[in-house]
Amino acid sequence: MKIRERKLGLLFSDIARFRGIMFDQMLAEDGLTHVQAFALNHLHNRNGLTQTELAERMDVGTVTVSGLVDRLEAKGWVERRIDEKDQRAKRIWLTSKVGGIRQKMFDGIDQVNDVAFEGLSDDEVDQFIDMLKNAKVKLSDKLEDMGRKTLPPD
Amino acid sequence: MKIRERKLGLLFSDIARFRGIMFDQMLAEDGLTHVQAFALNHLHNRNGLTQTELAERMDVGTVTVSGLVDRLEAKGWVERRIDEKDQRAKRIWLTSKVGGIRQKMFDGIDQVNDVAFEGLSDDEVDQFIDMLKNAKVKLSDKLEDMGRKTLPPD
DNA sequence: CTGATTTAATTCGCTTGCTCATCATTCTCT
DNA sequence: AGAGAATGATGAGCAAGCGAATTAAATCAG
Repeated sequence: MKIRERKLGLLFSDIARFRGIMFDQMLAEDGLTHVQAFALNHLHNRNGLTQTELAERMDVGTVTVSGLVDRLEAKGWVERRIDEKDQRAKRIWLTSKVGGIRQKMFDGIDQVNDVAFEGLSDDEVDQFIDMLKNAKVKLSDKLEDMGRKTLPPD
Repeated sequence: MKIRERKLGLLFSDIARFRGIMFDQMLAEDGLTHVQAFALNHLHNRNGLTQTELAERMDVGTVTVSGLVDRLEAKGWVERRIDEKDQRAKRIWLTSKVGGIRQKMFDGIDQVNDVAFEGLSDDEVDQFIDMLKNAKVKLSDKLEDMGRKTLPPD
């Protein structure tokens, strides 16, 4: 039976949106969206990333990061500073404002996950996540193939 | 082990985006996005839906549908006509332009699914989809709870 | 029947994504 | 050293989400 006949529709998209909405509601009082929170988390893991580096870690284009950092900077969560060695690059540094947010973020993630994976055994959760990661890798690879500019053969 | 420690990040969102990008590239020559294509498919299943009805079927707000129909109408895929019995409501009707697109959409969906589910057995695909549908339902229910305006208790 | 509430669609403003184009800087290669 | 290519960030414009507010029409309560 074709997978199509199971009427997936925009199932992945719906789940992503619902997770985002739920998370956003929990962080709304801090004026953070879930995407912004994830960006802060990446920076917490490694502060002072270049915008391009952050974009790679987030699997997103540099243009998107540009806007994202604009908004984070406007609200005082991060600060852009030009790299000393490469005047083109801007490195993003967390400000002191990012302090107690981290635990709150983790709590939020846990709550969203508890809902999304409710009713599954630990093993099932493991399988589920493996299949998701597999799907992402396969799609990512495929897009890279499709996107590669075909060089002139000589 | 907390699910959080498996570093899901924006996995659902990434998969949804990648699927969308892949699909969009295949429909680009027809000037359709994947969301627009899915809307047309809903209308194919039941032509003449009200915008609110379409929004419900797509699990999306009426505002989003409003813009979506604007774009579909501008490109001649659908036509808005006011409901006879309820002058507030507008029903959306497919135009004759929507003809050969359907098969192409199906091919596109199949190709995207082949990539996203590559390497999984039929049983695994079944489990995967069941877990996805479960996640969506659980999240949807939870959001409905959260969103319900707390009535005054008396 | 009239006034209040609900409903359908829209407008506005915001966020996050995309592509294509631009600008400045850096790197590479001869 | 200097020309050309590659790289980092951004701008403009579009699509698709969201919430809050608005308008017009329909329905409900009294």
